Amino acid sequence: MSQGWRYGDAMAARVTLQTIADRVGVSRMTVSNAFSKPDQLSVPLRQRILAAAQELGYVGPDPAARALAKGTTGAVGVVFTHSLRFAFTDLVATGFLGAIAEELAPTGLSLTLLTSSDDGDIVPARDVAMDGALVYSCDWTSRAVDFLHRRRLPLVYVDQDPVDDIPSVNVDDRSGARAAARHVLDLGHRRIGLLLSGTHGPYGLLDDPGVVDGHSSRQRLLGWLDEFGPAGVEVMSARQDGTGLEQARWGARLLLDRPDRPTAVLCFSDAVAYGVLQVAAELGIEVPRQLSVVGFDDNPLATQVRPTLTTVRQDIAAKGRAAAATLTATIARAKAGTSAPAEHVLLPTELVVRESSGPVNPQ
Amino acid sequence: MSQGWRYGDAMAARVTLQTIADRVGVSRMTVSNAFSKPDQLSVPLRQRILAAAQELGYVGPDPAARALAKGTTGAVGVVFTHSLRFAFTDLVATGFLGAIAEELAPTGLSLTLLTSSDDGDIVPARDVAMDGALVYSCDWTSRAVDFLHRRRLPLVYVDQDPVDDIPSVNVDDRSGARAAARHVLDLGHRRIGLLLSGTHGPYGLLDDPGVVDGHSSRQRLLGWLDEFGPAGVEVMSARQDGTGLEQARWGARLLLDRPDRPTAVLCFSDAVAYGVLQVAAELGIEVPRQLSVVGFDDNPLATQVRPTLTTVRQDIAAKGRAAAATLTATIARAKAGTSAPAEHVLLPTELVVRESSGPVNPQ
DNA sequence: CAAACCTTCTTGACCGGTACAGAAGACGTG
DNA sequence: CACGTCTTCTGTACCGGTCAAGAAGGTTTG
Repeated sequence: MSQGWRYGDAMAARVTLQTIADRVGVSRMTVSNAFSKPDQLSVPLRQRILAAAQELGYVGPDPAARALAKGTTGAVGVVFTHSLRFAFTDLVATGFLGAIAEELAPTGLSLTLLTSSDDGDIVPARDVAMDGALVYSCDWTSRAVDFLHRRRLPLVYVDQDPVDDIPSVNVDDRSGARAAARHVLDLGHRRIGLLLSGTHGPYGLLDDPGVVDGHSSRQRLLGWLDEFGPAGVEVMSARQDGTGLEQARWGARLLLDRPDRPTAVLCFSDAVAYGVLQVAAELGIEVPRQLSVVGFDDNPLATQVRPTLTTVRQDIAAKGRAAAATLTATIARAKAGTSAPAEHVLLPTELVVRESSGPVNPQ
Repeated sequence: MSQGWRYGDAMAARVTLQTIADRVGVSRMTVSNAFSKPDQLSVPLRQRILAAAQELGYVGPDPAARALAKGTTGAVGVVFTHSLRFAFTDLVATGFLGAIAEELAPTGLSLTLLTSSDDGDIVPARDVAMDGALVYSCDWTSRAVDFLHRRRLPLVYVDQDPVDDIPSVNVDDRSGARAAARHVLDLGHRRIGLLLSGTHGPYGLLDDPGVVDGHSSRQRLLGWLDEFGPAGVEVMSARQDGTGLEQARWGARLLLDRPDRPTAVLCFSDAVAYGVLQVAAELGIEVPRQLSVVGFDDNPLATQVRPTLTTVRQDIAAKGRAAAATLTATIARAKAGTSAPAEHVLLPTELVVRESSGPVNPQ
């Protein structure tokens, strides 16, 4: 266990490669090699050097210095628009990050979480050292993302409008949303509510889907409209101002607490759908007899609530793995100086029918 | 929005402070000040420098170089024994990390997640640049933690045996466990099962509580035994080999699927208790009529399951905030060179009685 | 009017490593 | 024995910044 180090002598002269070199009587470079390129020197000498290092309390090359000299830090960033709290609260986000962490582990890369905040003294996207970054579901007007680009960092976009030069990983939100829409149409629903989440923006979103921010939100909405437009059904929408449960409930109430309420509600996410189920229960509306509810994501929540949620599955773990793999590949390519056309991964979605949806008005 | 950068010219000569200095016709230092110490130069000159920087596509001082020169990185680490997947799966861990992230946000510090793995080429705890680290619920035999110490990094121990020189944040696990134990004693239970979780180790843990790894596990077990020892009750224990739900179920079955099964089970965590509830239901054992179950943590899960869980609450968000605050304070102190006695925070716990516990054998 | 002071900018050293070319010795070879 | 080749180690030039002390000029002050 821990010994050889002590506290209270914080002011002790720092031990560097040179300290050890002097002690052993070799050049600084040889000591460096003893740590970083073991095959570049004889075994006995290396032993002596390592022993001296141990004795002097030297742990290994200073990471910051090494980062500067090698141009490599051993860490990659993940950038969110949302506050980081979200990264640990939302089940979809945690699933995603967990998969990334798992995929990254064998590479030895560490994961640094960044917000896209750019007020304040330190702007992480500009001031934190990293080898590359995942841009996850970010507001694309964000200055933080712009910093990342200008730093010429290897980037991968996830749940983000693809850009030609930047590798991206997305799920086929639009097809998934279409499948959900067809599902309720097939069940006979003709008065349909749509419930999005987002951080801000006007409400008449059906007039201009482009105004919805967030790539996924936009694509899912477009998918719904792909089907509903031609079918000529009556569509009503609400949009809550935030991603919390409270916001979802607020939106749900807007949609359900009225005489001409929809017979089916499509939700941007399972988390939102959960809010709808709660509100429906409170209003005494039976699901699925009087109301069909369809979520999105196939969040673990979807099978925990009653009735279980009909939803559109995306393989969030696969998304995380793909994102991590693409990023490491992009970093490797940048390091090697080779350039290849950016890869754009599109993962499939799949409608999962459970208990929360059913035919309209059954006797 | 993004413009001014392009891809494909990755090999373009790097723009550094010197490039800009030459362009504007000032010294490198002045350019540095333009970015890092705006009040050290005249406003018009600063404007010219910033304009030139913009034009040349210079984003700001290189983080790695700055880190070396200033001795500050702008990131702090969190070290786990468990795989990082755990950090995103376990509700207690995510709550903790979320609170840390929130507390850290205004300071501008980024959060780097590290595993304590020390095989492989890169050993994060040794090779990643950071200003300090939180050691969270780590196996104390871990070499990673030893590296952190030898690097003289400011550290804070969380859910870890306190060490004199190292600031720590803990919850009063032992008192909490005692309260839980008293609770079931008061309800008349005399045949009691204990269910721990852990990563490895022998099973006869009642003979030697010290062998239980994990500070919290150990303290909770000790708290239970504090009460049960003197009361002379019959105690049976099981210990699952891991932290997943499957392991919890396995341990629960060991305890419940036998004729002399306990009338009450105390669990190391709510996650474990959840497994017990499942197994009890499968075996047709009614909770709380035939079996009382007590969890620990007051995980959100505790109020979602039926019956709701009697448990010992710890304020996980407060723990996260305290940990982050203590760490930033410790870092500040280290930077200032001042030394003060290490602070040891102990947060309270509180028994929360809900539906899963009741008197033994009621008619 | 000279001494004391700002403000603004420059100079040189240093942070702690790594890359790369080359020197010195050991070894096989024709 | 001269020569090419390895292996092992050294010297020097970076990596891209920041720090601390000082110089140059303009202002206040006694």
